[in-house]
Amino acid sequence: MDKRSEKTVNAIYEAFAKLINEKDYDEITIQDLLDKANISRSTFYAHYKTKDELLLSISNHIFEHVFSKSLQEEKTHDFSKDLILNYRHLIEHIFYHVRDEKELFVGILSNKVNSLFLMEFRKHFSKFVTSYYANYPMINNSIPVELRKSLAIEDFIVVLKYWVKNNFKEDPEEIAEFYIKSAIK
Amino acid sequence: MDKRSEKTVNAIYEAFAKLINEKDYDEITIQDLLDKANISRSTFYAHYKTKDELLLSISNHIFEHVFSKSLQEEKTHDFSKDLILNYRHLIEHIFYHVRDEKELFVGILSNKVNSLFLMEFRKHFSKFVTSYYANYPMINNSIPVELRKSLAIEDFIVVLKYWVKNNFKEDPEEIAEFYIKSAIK
DNA sequence: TAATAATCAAACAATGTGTTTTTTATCAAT
DNA sequence: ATTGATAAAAAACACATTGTTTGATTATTA
Repeated sequence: MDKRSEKTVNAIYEAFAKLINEKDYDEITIQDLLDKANISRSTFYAHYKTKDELLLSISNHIFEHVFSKSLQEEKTHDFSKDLILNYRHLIEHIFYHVRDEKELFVGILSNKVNSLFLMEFRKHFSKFVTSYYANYPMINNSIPVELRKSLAIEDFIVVLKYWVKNNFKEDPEEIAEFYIKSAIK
Repeated sequence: MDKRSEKTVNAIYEAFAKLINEKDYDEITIQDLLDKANISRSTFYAHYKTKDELLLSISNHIFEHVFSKSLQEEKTHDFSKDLILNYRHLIEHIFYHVRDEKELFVGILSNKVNSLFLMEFRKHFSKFVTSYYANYPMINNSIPVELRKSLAIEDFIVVLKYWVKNNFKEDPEEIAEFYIKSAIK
């Protein structure tokens, strides 16, 4: 990748991170980004077609970090044995990585409009939930699996938001414990 | 209220209901509303300052229906006795009213951007959750009450979305059962 | 160094928002 | 039924933002 492109993309990412901690996503204009990143209009559009495309790019860039190691270990995560224990480790892992990306998580999750970001998050996270429930013993539970999965995903986001709102007060282990206790049944 | 105003407001509400079932909230322009409602630009702005203000107005109009009777019965809903049973009735009640407002719930909840609507919904629903947990015996549960409340609210929305997505396949009693079973601990 | 690729600056059309003004129609109260 | 008040319509407007295009300039790669 061309050094100039790299520099531009970084500038845009950083500008976005600052702006999303200042104002609502909706209220951020392309012009705001250009000013903060100190680039020209045509340069921005050489990289991204829309603001949403930028957000998706940033989201997936984050999620590479947050889910990468966890994903790599997915094969070694043998959910068929020691189901809860392995799942707990995975969840702890994710919370650790989330904390590394504080600035963006705080900015985006404190935001009014975060649907695109959360849509991407759900996509990534649902893989784990699916493979978890593929091994979960479905005893005496009349709730449809699809609904249970949605609940498991959404509950994670709730716990995540709680953590962010409380300024990462709890340790990743502790917050993972909250999630496991409340969402996994 | 002036008959002319009433007519206009109804026309705008109906136009919105149709449009939200056609396209994303973001993509709906004021012009779309004017065309569909057959009113003039200045008329719209005489009633609402922004599109968001319209959405809030519509949301609260719906929630009056959905929560009204439930709210009226709030005092008679003695959560201190027969906690679960009373709560179940309340939840069933709400689901019944939601079904009466099908068109808007389908349109808005199938939508990518529904944060404003859901924010209002949370506001209304959290009252019940709060008074529920005010009476709930807090035994052997290390999860913070605030987090538990958020989970209870968000889980309701998950179940609601599930119901909407499945075209209201289940009866209100059945879907309420799903909610109680999965969210109340 | 020469070819390539990215940036910049500036101007532009297109779209949407929100305001204003004037004229016309409807309503509510007497 | 008349009248005074209120709402709607129509049209034009300033303004902000988006996304595109141009040509000149600068940095990079090989």
